[in-house]
Amino acid sequence: MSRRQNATIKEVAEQAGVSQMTVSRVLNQRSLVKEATRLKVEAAIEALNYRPNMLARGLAGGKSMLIGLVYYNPSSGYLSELLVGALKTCRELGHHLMLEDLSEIEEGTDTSEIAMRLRKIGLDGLILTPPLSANKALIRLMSDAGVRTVLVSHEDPTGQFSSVVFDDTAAAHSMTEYLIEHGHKRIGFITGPAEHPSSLSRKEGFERAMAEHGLDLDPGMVVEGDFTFRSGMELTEKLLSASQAPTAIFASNDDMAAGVIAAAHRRSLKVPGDLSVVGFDDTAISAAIWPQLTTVRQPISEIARRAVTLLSENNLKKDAEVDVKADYIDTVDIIERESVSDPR
Amino acid sequence: MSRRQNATIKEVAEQAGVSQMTVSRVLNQRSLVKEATRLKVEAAIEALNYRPNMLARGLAGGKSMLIGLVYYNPSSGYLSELLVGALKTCRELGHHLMLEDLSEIEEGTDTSEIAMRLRKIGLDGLILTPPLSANKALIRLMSDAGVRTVLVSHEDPTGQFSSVVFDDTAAAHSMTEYLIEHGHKRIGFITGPAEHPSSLSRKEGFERAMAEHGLDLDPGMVVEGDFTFRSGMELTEKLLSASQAPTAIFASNDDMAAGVIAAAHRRSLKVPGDLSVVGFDDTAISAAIWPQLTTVRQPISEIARRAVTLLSENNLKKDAEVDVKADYIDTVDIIERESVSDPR
DNA sequence: GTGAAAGCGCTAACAC
DNA sequence: GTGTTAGCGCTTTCAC
Repeated sequence: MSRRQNATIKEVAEQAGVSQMTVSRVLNQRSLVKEATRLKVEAAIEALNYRPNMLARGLAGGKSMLIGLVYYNPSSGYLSELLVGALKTCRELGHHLMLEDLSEIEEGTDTSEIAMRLRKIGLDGLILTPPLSANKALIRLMSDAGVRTVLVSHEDPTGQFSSVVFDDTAAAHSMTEYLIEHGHKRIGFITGPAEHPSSLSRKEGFERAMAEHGLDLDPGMVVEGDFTFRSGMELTEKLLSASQAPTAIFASNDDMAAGVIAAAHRRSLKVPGDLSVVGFDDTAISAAIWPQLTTVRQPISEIARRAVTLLSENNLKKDAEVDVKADYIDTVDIIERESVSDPR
Repeated sequence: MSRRQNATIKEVAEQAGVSQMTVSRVLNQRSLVKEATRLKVEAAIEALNYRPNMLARGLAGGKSMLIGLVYYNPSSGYLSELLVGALKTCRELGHHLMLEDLSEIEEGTDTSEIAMRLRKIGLDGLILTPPLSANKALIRLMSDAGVRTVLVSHEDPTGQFSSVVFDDTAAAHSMTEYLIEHGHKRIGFITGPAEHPSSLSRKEGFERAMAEHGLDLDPGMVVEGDFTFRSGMELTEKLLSASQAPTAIFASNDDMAAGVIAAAHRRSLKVPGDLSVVGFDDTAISAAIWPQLTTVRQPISEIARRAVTLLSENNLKKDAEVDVKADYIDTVDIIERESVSDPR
């Protein structure tokens, strides 16, 4: 079954008694092929267990891209979903993925050095994930270098690059309403770090929902975390030490929500009995911990799929023809698990 | 800078005033090229910002493989490290990676159906990760189908396939000694699930170290988990409820260790003051939680690298010439963080 | 609808 | 050391 000894299009053509071209047409279902011919070809494909060779296809077609996926300190749950989505889409579309891990980069490295490194590789396209997708200097440099780029989770303020944007505001809004419906009135909110564009959106969604329901928004109930478990833990201490403690805490990602639960337990509080906790993203950790976390789903692997697709669509176009668009994902799914109940 | 409008080897050859072949030789540093010629070629490459086309290379060389990476319910920390390692190595070696996620497979699906699905894809090589790498029926089927396969974390009992094996026993042994050196005598151990081959090895390492140091091994201090956070939590309850509670708990992976810490906190125990906790793997979670986890490092991405390399080495060989070997990784690194202290 | 010829960018094999 | 000739497996272009 190995590819090495595998059938080529030529053999399929011979077996079916047609030309290579016809086989190719059947494969790509482009122009019309007579039903009878198609059947013959399909039979030959089946008989020979033929699989088209991706490399030859890419080379001949001339549309295969080398796509760079750039990340900086993502949570492993985020990264693995992202990779799975990107990899599958690249395969379907005949592209190739190259990872660029910027996490180890020294503090204070010049953005232009990063850009240089990215350019050196000779990529046909680039996917920038947060917080890099919010780095204006980097975006400008890639744009100057003429590197086709797609931004994840943040729109390009300069309007040159396309982006795939999840509606963080709507998601946070829904989740807040979910908590309110459960009877919570005093809700603590842990934001993400300021350099992540989505942090602000999530906070806005939360605040808007609170305001719409006429609920008081004590400024002390909104604290800034950095998306780590640890910060979730530490900030929960702070939130719970307030003169009037919250009955629920909404963390801007799952890792921090896990930290919230840990901190609550350390204080001998029951979750959700004494404190309801919700997260954001629906990454692997949310189902792994105890109690399992109620959270909003961010379809990370779908986002990766769309980013690759956007790049692919503009691949053969000239720079002037490239259409820049923001691909919005606005389906909001609240994944109900075990970390929410009505307040005491 | 885009590949599309980029220089080809032909242009480089013209610019340097040599033949394509010479450029190719410089690129692949195979046979000897005169210093002066090499310099000329390198200058041309630099001037044109030339990048070799991977597709063309793979096609012409005829040694590019499509490698399938098969997994079943891995922790996301494990999966992301695995993907990063495999992806980078594939790129270097000019291979292509295809993911096959078997997690969603229905309980009780016939192994032969899985094998069929794997064969259909037309892979040139397969990497089986645990617990699939311990599935004898699957191994036999892939072997019957003639699919070149490498097993991760488990040797092939039939001796037909190569494997990359981390020395779990030695690692667990070292970690146990580390705990003993800290003065712990009563240590609880949480194993992995029985279907994971490494579970037994890790337990053996633990038991051997205990025995070597003349320490009592209360059978009640060894319990079986399933690698999830939740099982770590639940089993800790059990361990701590024993008439004589342990002063330290060694969990067979980091997720469970995180669960141990959570359970300890729930009981208002301080870690490491009241209970020392250690994990296994050094996945992302170990540095994310609080207190940060002391753990043994399993070089997952190096393991993936070696698995891809093994496949690659045997790529062009005939079946008879393939050399089967177990690639042992026996460097043991204990990553000291914050979850261990001397017992009270 | 279908086929023949050319060539994508590179490397293998052999010549010189 | 270096150049020449083929050809990897497919798609494109343009015939028919």
